[in-house]
Amino acid sequence: MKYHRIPNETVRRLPIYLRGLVVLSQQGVNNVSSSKLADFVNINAGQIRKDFSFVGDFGTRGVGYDIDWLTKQIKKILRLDAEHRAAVIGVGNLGTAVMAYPGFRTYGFEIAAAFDSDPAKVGKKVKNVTVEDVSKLNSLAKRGVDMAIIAVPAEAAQNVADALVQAGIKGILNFSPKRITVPKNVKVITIDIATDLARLPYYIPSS
Amino acid sequence: MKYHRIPNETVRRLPIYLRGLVVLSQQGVNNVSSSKLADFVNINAGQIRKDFSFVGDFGTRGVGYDIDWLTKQIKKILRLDAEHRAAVIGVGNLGTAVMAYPGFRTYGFEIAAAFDSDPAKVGKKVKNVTVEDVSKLNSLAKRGVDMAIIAVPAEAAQNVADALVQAGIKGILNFSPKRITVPKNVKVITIDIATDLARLPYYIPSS
DNA sequence: CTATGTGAATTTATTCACAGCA
DNA sequence: TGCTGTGAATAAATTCACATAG
Repeated sequence: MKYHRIPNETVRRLPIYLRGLVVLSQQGVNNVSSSKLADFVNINAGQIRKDFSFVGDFGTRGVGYDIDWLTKQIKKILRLDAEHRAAVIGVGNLGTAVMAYPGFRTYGFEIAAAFDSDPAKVGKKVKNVTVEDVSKLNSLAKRGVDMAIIAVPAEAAQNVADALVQAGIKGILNFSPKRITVPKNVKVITIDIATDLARLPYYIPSS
Repeated sequence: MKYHRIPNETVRRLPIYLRGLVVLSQQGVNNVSSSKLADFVNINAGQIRKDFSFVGDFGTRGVGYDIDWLTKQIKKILRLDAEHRAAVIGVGNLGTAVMAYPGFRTYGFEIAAAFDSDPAKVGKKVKNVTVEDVSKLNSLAKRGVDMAIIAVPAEAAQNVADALVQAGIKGILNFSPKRITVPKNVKVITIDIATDLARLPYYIPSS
């Protein structure tokens, strides 16, 4: 294998492969070819091999990939080999949905803390986590929490982001449509539900 | 303006511009330059002009863009000039969050129906919409609903998708991590929360 | 003189096709 | 022989820089 910069698009796909591999493994399969995996995750086989070629030599020619080994390698690249703790800020419907989301376990995430500004929610337990007041956000780094999920109304998003940066959080998953500004050593990934819905009609053939 | 195929990435950004324009308009501004808008939406000015150049001549050299006019044009391109009705399938936390989401109004969407398979939820009102049984999905097209949002557990996603296709739905926003298969005249946009969170550690500098 | 619109250059990503290893 | 790994070719998207219109 030669040195390669890992393309962003490849990083985006690696978690998809990872989930596919976990599911296959649960089905008792322990070896898979790029074209089998391709069927499974709906990404073409050449693309999969190319993606893997950026990060290592994982397969055996004529045979395919050992699922356990490949899983381990991808986790290492994505830094998912260690457990990660995340905090959810904003325990409304969306925040609660995120806390209940079963899909995180695959990647070794634990929702370790939850915060809200509503006194009626503070102190209550949601999915086994006691909701704390947003003013308590500092302390997160000390507790081994390195990522946060912002699920507050748009108006509050920047303030929450500022507090998170202050608290030493280095990765933010942002559900608010508001652009949030952070220092460049902090990574923000935004999920903007409304804009995704908004481009759907464009692709719907006019009736 | 010359003929151009509209790049997918441009279609992805148009709703972002649109929201920025709506906010600016609410602030009483009625003209904006590409660089002003750039600051506002955090996409560089050249990119914005290039994107617009694919879809029309909207600006005035030396002056900028008329916000009302530009808003109208973008809406037309995205087919957001007509109201769209959407149905939410799965009224759990995520489905409820989607129904309560204020961001859709900007784009002229109305959540006009909600479905769940849980008899305890059927008949209840959620955000002014009465929850119906999933078996009632056929009827959607007749009610002018052309889009659906899948917020059910992964195992149920494909069945729901099949029923939606049967019901004449042409656009699906899918929150389930399961790949869903539909005829190619139906557009699916997937929001995969776990994979987005999963690539965050990659970008976090190792501590 | 300002800010658009757009070719041209560049960068990034995908697809192709096949050499080479088990 | 079967499937990987990867250069080379192609396609897609972004950035640059400037001629041009108001």
